[in-house]
Amino acid sequence: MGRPPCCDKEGVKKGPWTPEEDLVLVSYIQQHGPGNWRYGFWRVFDALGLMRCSKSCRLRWTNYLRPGIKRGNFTDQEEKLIVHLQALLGNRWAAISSYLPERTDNDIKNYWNTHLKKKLKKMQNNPPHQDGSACSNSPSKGQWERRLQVDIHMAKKALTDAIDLQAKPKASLPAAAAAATTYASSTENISRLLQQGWMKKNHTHPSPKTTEAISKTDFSAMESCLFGLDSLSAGVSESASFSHDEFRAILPTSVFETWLFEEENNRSSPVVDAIIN
DNA sequence: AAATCCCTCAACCGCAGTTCG
DNA sequence: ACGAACTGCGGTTGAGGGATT
Repeated sequence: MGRPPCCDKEGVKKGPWTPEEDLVLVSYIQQHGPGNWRYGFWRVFDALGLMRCSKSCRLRWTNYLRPGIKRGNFTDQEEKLIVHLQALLGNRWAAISSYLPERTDNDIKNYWNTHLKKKLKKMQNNPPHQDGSACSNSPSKGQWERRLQVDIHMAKKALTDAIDLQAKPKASLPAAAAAATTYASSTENISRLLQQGWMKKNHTHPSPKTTEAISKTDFSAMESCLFGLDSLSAGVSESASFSHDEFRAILPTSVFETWLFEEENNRSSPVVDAIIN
């Protein structure tokens, strides 16, 4: 099924990149720009003696070498944003990473799989309580509404922030700030040394996966989602009785399904718990 | 100190969609 | 119009290193 991957070509090197290979790659990108993967990567890299396929090169650049990537621990704020965006968008890591321009989709995906998923599961199994009282399996209507309001509020905040972030794209990453960023040690010097030259060459800081990657569809989906959340919030406040179909109509599928599942199981929202605590 | 287990994350794989000659 | 190459994405793997026994 499908054509064979480019990396099947004989003599292609696989596995971890060496600093020397990184240097060759970064030098090439400095000369030709990061968008030129299409034009003869094989020819160029065969000539340079870098036996990596274009796919591997692109991945290495986007996930590791490109300037402006922040490595190291995720902040609480980033963590919360990821949790909410994951609830809203599902496992669309590329879309999620659009709202955290300094993190790669791979990083976010890894962080989700290794940390957040476990954390949320733990919270689900052992839900923390604000007042230390035992958790009722059947929260009262009032409790449920309060939880839903908090959920809606936090989702709205995440959306507003994300939309705001698109409306006011982040300023170019100053070299000083970039230098303060924690990079993986193996490529730290390469990235840093090349960053200045890179920025001079390109006038502005490149953000290959930020605003451009946020499609119009995503943006309008988020805006309509925000509208939906407003309606939902108003509905809950007035104790209006939304039918499942009405909820389905105004909420993104992932949020609706989460809500439905939790409601059917008389369960609190792990997302809410994660935020509260 | 050695063996084993567990976790992290860079890199790979496979697929679908897009672009180009 | 067509096929090959490129691009982007999400899922998965496995080497390396730290923690535990």
